[in-house]
Amino acid sequence: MHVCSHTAIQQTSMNDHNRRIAHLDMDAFYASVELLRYPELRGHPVVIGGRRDQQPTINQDGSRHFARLREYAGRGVITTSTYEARALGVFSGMGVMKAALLAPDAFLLPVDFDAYRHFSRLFKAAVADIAPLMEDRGIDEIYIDLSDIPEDTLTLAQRIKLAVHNATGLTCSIGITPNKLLSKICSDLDKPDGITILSMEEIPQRIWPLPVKKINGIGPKATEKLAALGITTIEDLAKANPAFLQANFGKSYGYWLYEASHGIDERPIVMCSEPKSISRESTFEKDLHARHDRAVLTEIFTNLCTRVAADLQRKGYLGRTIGIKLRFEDFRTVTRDMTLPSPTADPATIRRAAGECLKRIPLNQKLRLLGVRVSSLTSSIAPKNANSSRQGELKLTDRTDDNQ
DNA sequence: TCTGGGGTCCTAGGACCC
DNA sequence: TCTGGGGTCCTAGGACCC
Repeated sequence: MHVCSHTAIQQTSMNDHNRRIAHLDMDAFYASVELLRYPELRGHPVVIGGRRDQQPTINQDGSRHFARLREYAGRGVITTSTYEARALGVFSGMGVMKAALLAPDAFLLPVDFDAYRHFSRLFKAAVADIAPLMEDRGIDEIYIDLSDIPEDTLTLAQRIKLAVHNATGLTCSIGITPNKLLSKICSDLDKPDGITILSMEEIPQRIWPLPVKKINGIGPKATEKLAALGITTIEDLAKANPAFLQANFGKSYGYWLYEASHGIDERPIVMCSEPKSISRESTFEKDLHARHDRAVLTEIFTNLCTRVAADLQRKGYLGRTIGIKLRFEDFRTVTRDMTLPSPTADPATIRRAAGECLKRIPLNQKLRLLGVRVSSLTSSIAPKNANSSRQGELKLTDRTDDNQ
């Protein structure tokens, strides 16, 4: 397994206006992996999400029985849905109970991250065989720098898609343009199983008609604020006065909006990066009361600390800043953190520091979520404190590359 | 019947130091 | 005895992404 070196962060060269950058996005990734296992669900609306206790069962005739959306009760959101489910208005991020109103007969499967990670490694390895300059963008997407591969763009895209399909049985969509920003937009233009190739000259015809939220980095808040200013399409943005944008969105973000609308993006492909923080959080099945449910809250809190510590040790990191996150019943979120004199991956040390953070938050409302985070990470390999026997107890070598 | 879990980056104020 | 000016670290919150 490849491990980043601190001294040699690899990336491709910047300021190259003749780059050929691909964005590859797996089609409905989690749902498509599930359909490989349960082919009888193909063609039906299927959603992935909710709690993890909705496993399929075997009927007496040997066929499988799947939970339906309408049978679900409680908290949870949709993680992915098949295109058949999306046609019914069910999208990722939607509450499961709300989705059940739109598609009561849709099949519901719990998430299985181990399976998705397995297929993620397979498709990335297949692409790397063809084009090794690859940037990981989570479990189901990558950027690839194709600039130095002497092959026609369309042929290359077809070859990559075929390799991904041969390795996984799954389809993907690819956008190829001179930069990451445009390729990200383009991979979404012909989904599923599509290829979109775009040059800078085609921006006015093909990019400008799109709504501003298609730009990666313009989220719900910015979209709403832009709409209030009369800006809804990328063309509106491109024709806005940059000074006006900067006056409304700040110097930096305002100028970025202007550049993005013109398809300008010089960000390099980054092949290697180290994590900045590791965290665990949990939303409770029901809101909990700080005093009345104190015992169960304490157990959850300690458990989160233990899991974060295990994650740190498994991945080979120590952290110096310990933080907690609380979400109240009204969805208000607060965080507290504190920095320790020296880095740690010890569950008891993390628990003590997290407990100190918790004391600084007044608990006047019921709690919905509790989280623990460790940041200011350093590698636990080659520790500074060489005589610490504790270091020897840690499993330092197993750096798993789990995404998400 | 609202709104998961794991991340990144940015901003901004105060402490503290030179 | 009316007030500099950088730089860095720490902390809190928020937008955004997959």
